[in-house]
Amino acid sequence: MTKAPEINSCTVGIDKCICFDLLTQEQNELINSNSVDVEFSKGETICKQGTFATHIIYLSEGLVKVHMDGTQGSLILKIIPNEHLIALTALFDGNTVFPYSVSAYVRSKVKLIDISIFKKIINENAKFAYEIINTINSNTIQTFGRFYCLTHKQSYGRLADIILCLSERIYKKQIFELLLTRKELAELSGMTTENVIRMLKKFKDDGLIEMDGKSIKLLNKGLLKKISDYG
Amino acid sequence: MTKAPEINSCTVGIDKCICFDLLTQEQNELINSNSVDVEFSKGETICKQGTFATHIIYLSEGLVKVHMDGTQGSLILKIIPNEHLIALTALFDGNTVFPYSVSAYVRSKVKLIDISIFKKIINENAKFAYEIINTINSNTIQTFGRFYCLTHKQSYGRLADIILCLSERIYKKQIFELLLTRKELAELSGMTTENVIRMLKKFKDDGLIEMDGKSIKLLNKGLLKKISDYG
DNA sequence: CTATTAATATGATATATATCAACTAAGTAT
DNA sequence: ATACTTAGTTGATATATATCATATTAATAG
Repeated sequence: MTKAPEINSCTVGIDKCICFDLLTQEQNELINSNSVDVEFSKGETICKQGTFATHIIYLSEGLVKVHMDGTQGSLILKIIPNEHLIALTALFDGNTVFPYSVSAYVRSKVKLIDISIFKKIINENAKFAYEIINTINSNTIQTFGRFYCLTHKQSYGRLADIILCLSERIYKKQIFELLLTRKELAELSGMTTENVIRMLKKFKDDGLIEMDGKSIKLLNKGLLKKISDYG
Repeated sequence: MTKAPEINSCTVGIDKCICFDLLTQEQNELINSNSVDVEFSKGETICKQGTFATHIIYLSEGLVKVHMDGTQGSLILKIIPNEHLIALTALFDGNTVFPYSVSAYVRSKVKLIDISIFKKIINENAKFAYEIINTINSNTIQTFGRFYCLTHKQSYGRLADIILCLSERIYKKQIFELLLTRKELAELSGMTTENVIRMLKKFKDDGLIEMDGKSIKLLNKGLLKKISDYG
């Protein structure tokens, strides 16, 4: 029996991007000669919603958030770890501007690939195009999961969810040094900073996690999962 | 100056699907001989989340909702009118099952296209693949807009938004016969049925809309837009 | 045509979560 | 070292919205 896709609120799949392996040597060179490597420091905007989408972004190193900004504030669509393509959604003829912003959580290295070159190669190399479709869809499904969490779970569930995601998908450890502030954690789980603090304390008091400043250790993953599923 | 993408909570773009025009005659025939036309009546499930994704769905006629179901109930990701491809997100190798369900709001006609044939053609025809990427991305951006609305706007804003969307994108009229029940409208705008009723009444009392049973007429589109933007 | 179920409607109450205020601790700059 | 800003914390209060209860009306079935 195949399992239904997991609904969680975190990030893209764990799989690294493999699409570049499908290019011919010529296409690879074309990409390399039409892209630049740039470093961004913590907090910097890598691309800004509404500006012209002149390039596709590949995150070589770091951790970024993809967010949509509007009159009611900012919504984090997803967070993306290293070795992933980021602004693929901009790859859409009807739309010349980035539909969202990308900001660095930590110092990050990106490769900016000229979008017209990228489009050209897609139009020439169907296997590459297919892999891009795979990536886009995997991303989208993940974001839909986050969509579900943020609209249907209440705060404890959402927070449990984020903690699990960070542990399993980002840091890949049971104990990790949280490089996000409480405020960022709040933004990520869709609630206020004050409530994140209160709820983290509750989790600690209930023996679900151990906490010392920025360090978090999961003590009862099973129960956290349950809270995430039913909270 | 290019405008930033509009944030609204409704549905896919207005553009019809043109991807089939990019097929060779041979590929077109291949699709036709590997697809079936099926009719669904109001309320019926066209495809069910978690079941094997054996086909891509093209909606020839009707109106459907795409929704994700979980322990906390159902989330409508988008609503899709006729002449649009639906289950494209299933087109993803890591995932053999539908990531969401699709249900008919009204009697609908769909063409079910064998997914392996579809994948085969994508892998052969890069222009077609590119157009599919276009469609997927246009859909995704739209759904991100909905994501934003549902998480960041409060109820009046969300309801105003849905009413505007129905008028502008689905019915394309200022006055329309609402074929959704209050309950469905509630599900769509992410609130309870009771509140939809109360809020519609408020809109009516405030002279924003005219209402007679299922018929809705927009009287002050400008103010509705404002409520949607800032509510 | 009546019975039954579903849709619409309205008021009272409950509750999750935001907001506000105030205070401490920890960085950061002068 | 001292001022100053930002992050973390806690408690009191406000509020949007859900929940519950209960009619009323419309639709559907027997």
